Amino acid sequence: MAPLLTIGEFSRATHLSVKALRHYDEVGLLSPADVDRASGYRRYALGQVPAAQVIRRFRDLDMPIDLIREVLGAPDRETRDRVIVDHLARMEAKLDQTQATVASLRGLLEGRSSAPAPVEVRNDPASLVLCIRGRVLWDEAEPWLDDALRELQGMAEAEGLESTGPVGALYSEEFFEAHDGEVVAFAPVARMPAGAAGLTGRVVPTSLPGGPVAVMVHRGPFASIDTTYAALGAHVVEHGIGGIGPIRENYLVTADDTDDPSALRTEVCWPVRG
Amino acid sequence: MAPLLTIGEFSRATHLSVKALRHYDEVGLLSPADVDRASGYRRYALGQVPAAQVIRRFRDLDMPIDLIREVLGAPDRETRDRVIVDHLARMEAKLDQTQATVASLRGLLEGRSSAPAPVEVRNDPASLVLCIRGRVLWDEAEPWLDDALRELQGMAEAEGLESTGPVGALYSEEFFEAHDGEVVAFAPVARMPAGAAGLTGRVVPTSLPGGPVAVMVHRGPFASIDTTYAALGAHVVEHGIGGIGPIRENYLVTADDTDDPSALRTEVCWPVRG
DNA sequence: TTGCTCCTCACGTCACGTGAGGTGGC
DNA sequence: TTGCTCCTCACGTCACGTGAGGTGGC
Repeated sequence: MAPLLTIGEFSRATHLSVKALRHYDEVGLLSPADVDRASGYRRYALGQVPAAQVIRRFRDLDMPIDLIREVLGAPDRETRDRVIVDHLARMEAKLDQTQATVASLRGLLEGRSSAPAPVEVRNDPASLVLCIRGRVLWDEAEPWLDDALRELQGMAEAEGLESTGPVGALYSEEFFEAHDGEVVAFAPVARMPAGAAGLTGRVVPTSLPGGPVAVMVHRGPFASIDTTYAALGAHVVEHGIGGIGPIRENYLVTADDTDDPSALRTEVCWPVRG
Repeated sequence: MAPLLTIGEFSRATHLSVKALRHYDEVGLLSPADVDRASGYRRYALGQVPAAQVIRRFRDLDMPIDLIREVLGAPDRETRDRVIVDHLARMEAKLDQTQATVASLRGLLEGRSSAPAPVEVRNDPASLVLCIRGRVLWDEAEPWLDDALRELQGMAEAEGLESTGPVGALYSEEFFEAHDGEVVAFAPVARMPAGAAGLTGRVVPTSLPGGPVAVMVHRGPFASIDTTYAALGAHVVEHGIGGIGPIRENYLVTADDTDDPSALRTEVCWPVRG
């Protein structure tokens, strides 16, 4: 008969703490092979060691317990691998973002903060665009936007629609405040498409309203764009000209255009009162 | 007079949620410039925007609020920069570790799990070593060990002590279970140093006890060493030969010897009953 | 007056960690 | 019999998020 391990032995074999093991039992993630009726002593089977290893590995990567449960309980290998690959993709995206933030902080520490960019107030005209709307989580905004802009540009090209300006996006206040809200990716075009037949479900032609905006150009990667928002927001408040409506970003120089992050240019347009 | 912002305006300017701002007020991290006596309304000054930016940046990097408070309240620039640089170093170490774990998981997914290494039981003799003891946190073990081993090797060389085997470390059970416990880094030497005068405070000569151990060689990076621990632990339990005492790792092939992570070799020695 | 914004509790979340107080097994 | 290991509550931690229920300002 295969020997059963006490919780302490199992803890030593798997490098999971006793407290964590009891927690995994309680939430039904990893229950001992046997529990003594009288004493309540947990007994683990040797065969449970690999599952415990998997749990530890994924917890090291901050995978939530619910997701790990899905992985362990997946009906087939494909389902399981999809859950894992999704999580790894999220992890890697977060790694990239963290590295960018670290780099930008190192920059701040070395005193490379340049003079603030100037603020311009102008009156933007309304414009025809192809757009994709979506409710987007803050953390998933970059990949969502990349996808959407690529799709829009492909569609404009396929329809033979001439571009009339840089692609961009509108961000609702809800998106900034609750980190979960509507985002509209758009590509300005010279005319409406001939028929709606060629457009896929989520691409719609529309007209974006114009109006007065305060504009500041952000130079560099997105990781540091909050400084531009802060400077622009301060300017708007200071002059008492705050308006309403979504904030617009125009992507003047994108990662498609250059490999040098410091060459990136994003126009941030903050609606103001006329 | 500089205008004061409501919490909503300040939230929009800084991209910090209203709930987060109230929380920062409560814990004294960022208090509004003014609070209306009657209504309790919080009013923030424009000049508080940069501090809020700093807070958001560091929270994005998971810096705990207590540390951020230290940064904001540092008496001078050096103190402040030291706190920040320390945290960035921890972040970067964690990034490296996460990347290694991701890579090892990708490996597992691609089915590159090789046949398990064989377990050997042998009787190790006692040995003379130079060692450094320390109470070490799990997450800080790798840099601590790197430092300690480098110091030991430098010391052995300076004292003209011939090496008699690979460097290694002993890990207490407490270290594995509570993720915070004693670790002893050591370098085997042919003889004791002539006088203790040349040794710095934390390096001490000692004799490590020998005895029967079950041994398995781990091939590859440390990120996946838990699989070796699991296999070795299972073997020991299965044969009912579990002994007591610290687990010993001997670093046969280290990152100093090769640039290929898959060429790394670590001997894991698990004490057993004679 | 109508919304909108703001307020304060109080409680929930997530994955455990920290004791207290007590019992079982060799 | 003595330690050691194990048990179950109950509560704490961290950084907020989620309502409920109510009030202030334009």
